[in-house]
Amino acid sequence: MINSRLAVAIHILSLISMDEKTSSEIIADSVNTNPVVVRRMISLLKKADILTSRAGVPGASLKKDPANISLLEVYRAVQKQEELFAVHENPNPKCPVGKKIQNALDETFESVQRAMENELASKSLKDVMNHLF
Amino acid sequence: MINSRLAVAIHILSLISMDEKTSSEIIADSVNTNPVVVRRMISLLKKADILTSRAGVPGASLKKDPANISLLEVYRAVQKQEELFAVHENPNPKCPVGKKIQNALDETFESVQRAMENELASKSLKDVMNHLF
DNA sequence: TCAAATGTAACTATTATAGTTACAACGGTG
DNA sequence: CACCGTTGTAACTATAATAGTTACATTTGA
Repeated sequence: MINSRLAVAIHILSLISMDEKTSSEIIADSVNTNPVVVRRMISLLKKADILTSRAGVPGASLKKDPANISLLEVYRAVQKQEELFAVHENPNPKCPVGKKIQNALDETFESVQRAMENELASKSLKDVMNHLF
Repeated sequence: MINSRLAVAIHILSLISMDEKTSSEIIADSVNTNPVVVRRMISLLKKADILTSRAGVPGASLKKDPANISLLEVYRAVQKQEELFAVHENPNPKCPVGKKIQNALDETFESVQRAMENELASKSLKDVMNHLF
């Protein structure tokens, strides 16, 4: 299972899109987490050019319309790991299977990851928010 | 990132399909892990009706041709969690967003997961093994 | 009958993730 | 223009998932 960061990021972005003055404390209260966790997430979303925020000023502002923020860009903003599936480290190169398994899996997993990412790309923050009301 | 179980399971199944007498110790040596980890995985694959094995008898036997073993069934065999994405626990029900976010995300994440699973379903163990030679 | 293997429980180790504490820096408001 | 509330971030701790290990009862083929 993939971590809950995409879920939390979407929650944060939804609140901000409704009220750009929502502080990290209020957001944390809605998400049920710590304000620092929210601020860290906002920092990642900022690096990804999804929103802006300034020290000392409560809240944050989306840089784009929710309809133009795809879940894929949010996902990539908050996800360290590029790869969807982990592979096992150091398979035995003396075994013909161990020697080539990582390459074989890379090719296979890539298309699966692409399928998932295409679906994420097809959905926007607005699409999710439409389910909120 | 999803754990390495699918990768390890495919590695194990590849070795078994090439030689059904391969012991958990030899498999572990190729994967670079502990024989018990391999036996646990084999136990899961057995429960999923993908292979058979017997106490005291080295190796295991596939119950189907590699071309008829989809990566989705392997994935489901070794993966405890049904859900692809985690959601954050106990969002605040007093907040209109917190109250409905999980439902909204469930609907959204479901189609993404389905896209990934469809791609896994379209690939067989044999497809992966074709990359090994 | 016995050496070698599996099956599994119980424990430990490792790592990713999330949560927390602390505090410097910033800025709008009175 | 000082102050209070806020952000930004570092550093640390806690938690949980995963993998690795030890130990041993059970099975079986030679």
